[in-house]
Amino acid sequence: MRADARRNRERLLDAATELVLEVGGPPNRDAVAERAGVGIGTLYRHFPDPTSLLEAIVERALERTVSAAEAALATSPDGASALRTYAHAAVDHGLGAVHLVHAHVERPHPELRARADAAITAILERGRADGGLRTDVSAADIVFATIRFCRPLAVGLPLAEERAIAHRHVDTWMDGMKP
Amino acid sequence: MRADARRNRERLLDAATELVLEVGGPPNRDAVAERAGVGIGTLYRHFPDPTSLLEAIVERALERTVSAAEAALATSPDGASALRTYAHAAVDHGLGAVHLVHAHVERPHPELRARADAAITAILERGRADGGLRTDVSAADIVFATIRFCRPLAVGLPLAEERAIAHRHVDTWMDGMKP
DNA sequence: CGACAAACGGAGTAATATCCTCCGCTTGAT
DNA sequence: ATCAAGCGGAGGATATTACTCCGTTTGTCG
Repeated sequence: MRADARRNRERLLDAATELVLEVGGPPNRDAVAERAGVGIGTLYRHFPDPTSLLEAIVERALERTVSAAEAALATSPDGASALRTYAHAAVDHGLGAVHLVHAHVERPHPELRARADAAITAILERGRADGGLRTDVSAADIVFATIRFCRPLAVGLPLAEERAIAHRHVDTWMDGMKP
Repeated sequence: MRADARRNRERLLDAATELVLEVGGPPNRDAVAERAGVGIGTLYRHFPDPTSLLEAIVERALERTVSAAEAALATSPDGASALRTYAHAAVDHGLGAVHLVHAHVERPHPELRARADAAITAILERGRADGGLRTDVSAADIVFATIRFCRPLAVGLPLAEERAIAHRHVDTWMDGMKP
């Protein structure tokens, strides 16, 4: 793959993610190309059918989030701090991508979802063992909470502000996750 | 206003709210009429321009939520329980309406927003006075949190399940709202 | 109970938004 | 220096959504 092709692919994904956040749903493809600073033909070469672009957005965000969860598990001293690290990372990577899932992208990437479930389950178990997390929450609860944190509050709110508010909500939520 | 006209107006609002939740945005108007069991002409008679339907949805939800907040303030024994009552009511009334705000409905109903702010501020003050709520949250924080709870998690998730998950999140959040 | 105005229904057309192809030009790799 | 891989974007095809219109139905009130 030529260097300019790879660069344009990344630019398209960045632009599309921004626009998803702005319009609250699948973006207009002409707008994606314009935002990315490439021609519409380039978009169609990289993402020929309508769903492949959305799937790529979700895959990239999910991959980053899963990696963050695994890293949090490996480096955090206890379950609570691992969960906090994971949740903040999920906000950073998931804003603008997560709310395409199940609305416009079906059953995304089973192997990534399995890795996510495994990491979250391990984090909860660690927290149960060290007594730093309440024991009445399931991995599914964490997933749902994560989705909620990653949903934009209002179309038009700048990304930085969305992010800041979401991080504060994560902090409050973490206080409620302690026994 | 004739009785059937009033009835159809309510049905249209109910149907539109459901559809907003299902599609995650402004619904197709033909679909709204069909769901409500009325003709498309009836919809256009009640809501001639595209935004009036959305505004009516938001106004109704906001009105109900504000009333709930004021009632919670009047009847709850302390700030924390007032906040909890308000948040649960907001989920019940706001699901399917709140995420139209600022995306598709501009600056909704200043007088209702003012009443909401006043009620929330009073609830927080009560909580500060009786020591049942943490003091580092603002009324704006509560509004943002409320919006987040009212956003649908996934298109296609049944309303009952959306509601149940949201109520559980409110409970966890309330635990984090204590000092 | 009858008369009338208010309200209704929904087929069909207009308006709009979105998609996507195609081919001459440009650029990175070797 | 060569050339294949990649790019741009005007413009026609297609789907979607909006809305009007008028014959029919239904509440209301004397």
